[in-house]
Amino acid sequence: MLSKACQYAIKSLIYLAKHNDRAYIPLSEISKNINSPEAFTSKILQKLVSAKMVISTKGSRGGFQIINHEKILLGDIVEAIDGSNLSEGCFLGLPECSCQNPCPVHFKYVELKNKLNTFLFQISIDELVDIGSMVI
Amino acid sequence: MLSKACQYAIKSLIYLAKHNDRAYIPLSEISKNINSPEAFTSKILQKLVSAKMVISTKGSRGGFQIINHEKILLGDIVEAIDGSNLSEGCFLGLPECSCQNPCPVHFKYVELKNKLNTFLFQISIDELVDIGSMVI
DNA sequence: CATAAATTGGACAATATTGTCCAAATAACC
DNA sequence: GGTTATTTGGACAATATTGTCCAATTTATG
Repeated sequence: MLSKACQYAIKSLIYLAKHNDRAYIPLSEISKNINSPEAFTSKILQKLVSAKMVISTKGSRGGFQIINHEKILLGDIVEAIDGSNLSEGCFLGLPECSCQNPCPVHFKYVELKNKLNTFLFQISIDELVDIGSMVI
Repeated sequence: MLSKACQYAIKSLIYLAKHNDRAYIPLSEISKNINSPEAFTSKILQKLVSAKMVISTKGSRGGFQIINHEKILLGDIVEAIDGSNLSEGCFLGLPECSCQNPCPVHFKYVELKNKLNTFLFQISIDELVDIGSMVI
């Protein structure tokens, strides 16, 4: 359902939020702990930096730090990484589909999209820090 | 959300169901009407044939015909085409995620997956034939 | 039986996503 | 000031998805 890139982004942010008491955290540590390819994760962190969810500094003792953890929602991350929001558009891909001119699944899909949007835009990274036995 | 292949598959099946009174319907007519690339749609129809949702005959007056329209659910189509069911697996891609060992979003995601499964496995092609002003 | 209209299947091409490598820039520290 | 530990950015590679082309086969029909 989610792209790999988004999964790595969310895991990175959870890891950063969990270790936010410490100073900058290097890429190598993040990717080791969330079990992701390092160079690819680097690209993803760059996107999170330009989305202002994360700040970074180069050099020794450099790395990444999450900012505004309480305000970062899953949906924001998906939009920042994929450029769209998972629940956008028609289920069948019809560009002209709308409530006025619905495709056959339009109204049932609208309901589903509402649930999806609730899921994506009510869960913040902050909330996830203490949940789950999973080691991230 | 859905792959292009699945979108073409569902549209093809809706088109076939709408014209099920007539005999075999050729690929050219289907792809023209659902506005899909013909050769690619051909591959997809082949998969629907091996999934026994559609029968086909070669040669003049040949084409495709949907069978058991009332029994074909959206989820079945997605499984036949993509080989998996959209709601499978962990949101974050963790293979060891489960209710016993949940990832941070596990329980909220389970709820969403239930809605998705309801959407996918309660809607049959049959139901969609008369719904929607959209021309398919 | 020849021709036309169709599916089938294999090989290939284009594009998107995922992933890797490396040089350059930068910051801390001895 | 040199060395080490980092991010950044660009080019490239691998894989998956989407899409195309064409020859072979099959069926109906005149």
